[in-house]
Amino acid sequence: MARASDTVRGLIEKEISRGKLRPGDLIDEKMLSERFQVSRTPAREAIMQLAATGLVQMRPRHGAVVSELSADEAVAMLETLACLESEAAALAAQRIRQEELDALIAVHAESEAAAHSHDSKSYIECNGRFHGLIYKGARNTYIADLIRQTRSRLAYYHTSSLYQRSRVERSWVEHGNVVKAIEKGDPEEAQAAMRDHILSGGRVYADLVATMTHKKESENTD
Amino acid sequence: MARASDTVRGLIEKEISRGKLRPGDLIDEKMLSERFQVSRTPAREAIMQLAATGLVQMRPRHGAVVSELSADEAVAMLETLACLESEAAALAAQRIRQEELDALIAVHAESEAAAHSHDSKSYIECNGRFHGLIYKGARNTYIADLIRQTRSRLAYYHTSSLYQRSRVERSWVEHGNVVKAIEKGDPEEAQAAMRDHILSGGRVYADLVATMTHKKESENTD
DNA sequence: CTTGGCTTTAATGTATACTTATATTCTTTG
DNA sequence: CAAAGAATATAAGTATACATTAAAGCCAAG
Repeated sequence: MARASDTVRGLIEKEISRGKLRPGDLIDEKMLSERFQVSRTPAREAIMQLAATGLVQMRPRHGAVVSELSADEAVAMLETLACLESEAAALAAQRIRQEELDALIAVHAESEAAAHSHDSKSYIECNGRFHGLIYKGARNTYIADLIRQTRSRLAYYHTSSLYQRSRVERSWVEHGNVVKAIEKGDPEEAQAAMRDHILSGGRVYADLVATMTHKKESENTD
Repeated sequence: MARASDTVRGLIEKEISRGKLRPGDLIDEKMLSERFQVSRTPAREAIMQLAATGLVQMRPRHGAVVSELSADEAVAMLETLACLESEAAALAAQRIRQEELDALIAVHAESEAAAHSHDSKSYIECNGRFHGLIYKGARNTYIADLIRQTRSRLAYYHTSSLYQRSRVERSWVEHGNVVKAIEKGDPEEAQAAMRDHILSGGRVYADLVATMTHKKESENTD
């Protein structure tokens, strides 16, 4: 990253994904430039890049805020994410290489301990590698990019599901179904298994909306 | 569009979609600022926004070019487009409202004449409205945005298929299958019909690669 | 006391000046 | 004559100054 604007963009992204900057928070150009010791120009450029991807919203003459999602929008994104992830799984079932499949099975085995001991932190790390291997096996970098883009926009509303004790074990079982289907080389089954995993049988929708209302309440109490 | 950078961004987008700016073409900040009578700042900001969406590529200190696609990337995008469009069709089959369905049927009827007389220009216009109505019926603005984003990036390589005489009639028949499935409220059938339409039974892949090599050759002869 | 309008202020948007890095060209040396 | 290196030029990246607009605060009038 040679340009200051890219550095700043990365830092803002990180702060949003970590929840340090929350939806609705104002992103002031001057504040950014002071915090990161650059002039307003690269700070502003960073904001505009993020606005182009939808992570922040800019209204002319009114500054930028971290994008807030309505329940409808969040559901739409989750629906789309399920579509993309399940397609990636279907592709992976057809295209994954032996060594990638071995790695996938290994990660799944490695995550078993974390799942059974409800160790969310370790499990989340494994989960990231698990899905990453599927994107790689799918041999479609574009769909992987869209998935990452969508996940980053949902992050604030969608993160916490793996912090629920019951979800970790359920997730591991669902992962197992995906692995099985990919191992068989069955794209339809992999697709169905992944869709079920992302939506967790529909419960994730309810979680999402519940989380949104909860977080909105906690904002009011600030 | 209150900001000059938004105006410039729109103009560049239009020039790219119309083929006036072609993949690989350099986008010079100074040239832009002179052509559109603005300073370098908004010109540069326009470029950065487009770079964030992937339509142009910026390499630090080396300026920006309209993104070129390798065959692999183009195939990946088409694959993803098929996934998104077919999902939108499935959703529309479940959610479309009566008046939207009426409009869809009307557009399909209207396009029949254009299809049979091989009037590509009229048909392409109808085609746009047809797909737009499906996005609307799908009640998922996010997936519609991703589709539009993907189409804009594929535009240069993917446009011309409806200028082939045989494709127009085939497209109309495929549209008919989609309409039928949506009318029945059958999401699986709508999904399959739309996937088949986007890929036209696999021929579009071949077309895409052929078009790419052809256009690359014509660039060399400039 | 409240409301409407004006004034001031602060932040966005734009222009331009300045810095830095890269590429090209010219010169020098082998 | 060729190749390598230095110098210059050009364009990207950054900083800052200026313009413009919206928002907030204040004053006056009803």
